[in-house]
Amino acid sequence: MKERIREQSIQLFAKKGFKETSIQDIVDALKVTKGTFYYYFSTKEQLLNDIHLQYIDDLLNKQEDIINHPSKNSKMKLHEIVYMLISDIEKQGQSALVFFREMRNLSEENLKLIVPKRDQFRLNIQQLIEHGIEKEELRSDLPVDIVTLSILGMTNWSYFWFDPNGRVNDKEVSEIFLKIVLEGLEK
Amino acid sequence: MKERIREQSIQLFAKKGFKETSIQDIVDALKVTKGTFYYYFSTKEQLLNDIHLQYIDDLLNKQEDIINHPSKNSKMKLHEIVYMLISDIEKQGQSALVFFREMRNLSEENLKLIVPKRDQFRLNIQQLIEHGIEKEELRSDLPVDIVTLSILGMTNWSYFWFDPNGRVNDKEVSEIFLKIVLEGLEK
Amino acid sequence: MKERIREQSIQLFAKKGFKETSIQDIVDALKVTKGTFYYYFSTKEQLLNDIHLQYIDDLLNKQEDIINHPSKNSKMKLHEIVYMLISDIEKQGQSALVFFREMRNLSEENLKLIVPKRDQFRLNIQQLIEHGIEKEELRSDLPVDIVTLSILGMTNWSYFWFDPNGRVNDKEVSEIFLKIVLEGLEK
Amino acid sequence: MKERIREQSIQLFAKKGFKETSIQDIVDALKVTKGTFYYYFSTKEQLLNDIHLQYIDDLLNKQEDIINHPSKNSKMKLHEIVYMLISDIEKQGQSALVFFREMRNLSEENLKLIVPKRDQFRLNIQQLIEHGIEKEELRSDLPVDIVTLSILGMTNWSYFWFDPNGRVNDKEVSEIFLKIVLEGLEK
DNA sequence: AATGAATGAGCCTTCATTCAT
DNA sequence: AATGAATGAAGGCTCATTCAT
Repeated sequence: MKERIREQSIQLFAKKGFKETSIQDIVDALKVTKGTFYYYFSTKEQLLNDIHLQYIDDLLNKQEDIINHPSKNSKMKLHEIVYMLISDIEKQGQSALVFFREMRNLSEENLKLIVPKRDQFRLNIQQLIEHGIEKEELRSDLPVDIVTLSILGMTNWSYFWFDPNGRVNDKEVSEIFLKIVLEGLEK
Repeated sequence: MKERIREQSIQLFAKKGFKETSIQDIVDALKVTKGTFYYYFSTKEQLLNDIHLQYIDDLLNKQEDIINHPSKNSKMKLHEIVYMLISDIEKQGQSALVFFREMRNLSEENLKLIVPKRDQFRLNIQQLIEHGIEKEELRSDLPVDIVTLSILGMTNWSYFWFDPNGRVNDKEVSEIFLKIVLEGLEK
Repeated sequence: MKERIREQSIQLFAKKGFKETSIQDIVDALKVTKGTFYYYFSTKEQLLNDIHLQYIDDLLNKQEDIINHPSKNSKMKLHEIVYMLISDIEKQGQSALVFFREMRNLSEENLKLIVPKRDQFRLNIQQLIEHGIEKEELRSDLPVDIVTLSILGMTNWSYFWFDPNGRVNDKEVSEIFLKIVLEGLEK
Repeated sequence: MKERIREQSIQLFAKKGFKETSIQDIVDALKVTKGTFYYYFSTKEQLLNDIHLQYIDDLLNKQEDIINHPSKNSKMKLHEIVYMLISDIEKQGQSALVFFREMRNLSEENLKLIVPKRDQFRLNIQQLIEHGIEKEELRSDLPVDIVTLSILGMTNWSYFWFDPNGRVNDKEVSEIFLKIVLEGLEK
């Protein structure tokens, strides 16, 4: 039941927003009552925190699996992370939407746990790029942090427009992204 | 007073969110009373709509000024648009934040006016790139719409992290963005 | 202007109710501003009181004109009063509606002036009937006050349904009423 | 609790009017809180609608019981309906007051259900009179609809003045009404 | 585990009224 | 005579949360 509440809430938060979704909305959708909700979650924010943690933990795990792979170079790993992010939209894009959009509804307390993980995800990419520079796979004349943020901008923004059933699929989008970022648009 | 309410509201909406900001918060900050608010705005959503319109109209104007300039090529114009967006963060970054984040709080009715303008901004960039391809300034083997969205992702996402007083200034950030996008990261 | 405000208010009060009509509604309909309203009336209730007084005074005047006529008998005078009430609906039925329906919005203070006049109107009819009984025009075995109230019920209620442009006109309605009251329905 | 809210509201609506009675007034009188009110009724109008429906349904039921009685003539049935209405004042006169006075506070939507029932009640009386005319119990030279409305005027108006504890009781008032209507006042 | 009645704080909005000009 | 900005109290309604069962 706890899992069902979490899933349903992600759908509703993604569609209507955290504040705009009432506990009543959630329990109505599950055909249970408010008491049930409060049996599993102490507050509404607690639920949001749960969703955030689950999402970022899962993402970090997947990222580390990719990074720790021994026999691949940095460019390949970067490619895989971008693909992982884009392909994730189909499976749990709504979690991502909630993650990006509703973080401000968490208390200071809860943010202390989430923000470092979010930063970790970014820093992992940054290290990957630094590694690529060391190995002379990538150019060295640009500030790595800004480069990282530009790549994350591309991918994160796609949560707002990417349509898994659209003309261009997840694999193609991540390849286009990589081509732009690695090769550039200039002729 | 109408302008003061708008300004103050942008600050608060950016900081706390639209739903999370009460009319009381707004009028308290201005040391007036709720009646005053409703003398100038018929509803809270009306105010949000005002803010959206003002922002996107201003943006479209600036963009068209750049695009209509006769003696510059597509790459230069693209550079100027990106710089315009980044440098804007300092002056009205909070408007942008509100624009991106709170659009879902507008009614169908109001969205009908805003969404086409937002799309127009994107399509203008897309046409610029198509122009650059025709003139053989830019490579032609990537889908232009996705390319456009990737650039917008980069720039729009910077609203969440760019600090005008940080280590790297607006001019530098936009140059880095352009280098990545045009030249690529590969060595 | 004072008169225009009064007229417009009667229309609006009749249509939407006293509480449901705002000062703004009134001044909007007259294309003036709220300041103007408060130049002529000190409060909203003051206006309502004015309307009540004007209506009941006018009614009492008309009634006394009829009653004081020397050469008519009680039945004829009763007939004329009933006709006066019904035909009034066309000219100032909305005032009557407001009078009956909105009296509860007057303060104790103001009621002290209105209620005695309303009672006077009823007592005048009662005396007329008593006169008719004395003159042996009317039967004497029924309590005069109840009889009076039953006639007033008939006429007052017609404010809710009588349509001056309907199948049966004011003259006919008052004749029917008199026939029922005087002759009865029995065959 | 739902029933208690309904009862208390009828008292207050009758005394002060629908618009003039706040939810706060209602819950204060019951020593509960506003939340409780909205647990049972979705809006204030919903409550008013409930009250209307309950009243008119009850009235229609009673009326039909009388009309469907096999062994009585039209005059007797008319008498019983009038008596039913007057005697009802003691038990639920306040409901009647609310019914007559506050109908305009219902939305179009809700009126669609109420108005036909109110009309049905009138038409049932009208048919009763038509029946009486056919059976030659009643005179046939007056328009039946106006006659019906005049009788309803008498009875309905009594809600504004009839005092169950007054000099004349419900039985007597209804007998007086019937005598006037059937026999007339003329000597 | 789950229900459902009840709470209370807070929200958006309305509106009669005031007052300087 | 009339305006228009501003007030402040009150109203209808929402909703996260509590708690006895």
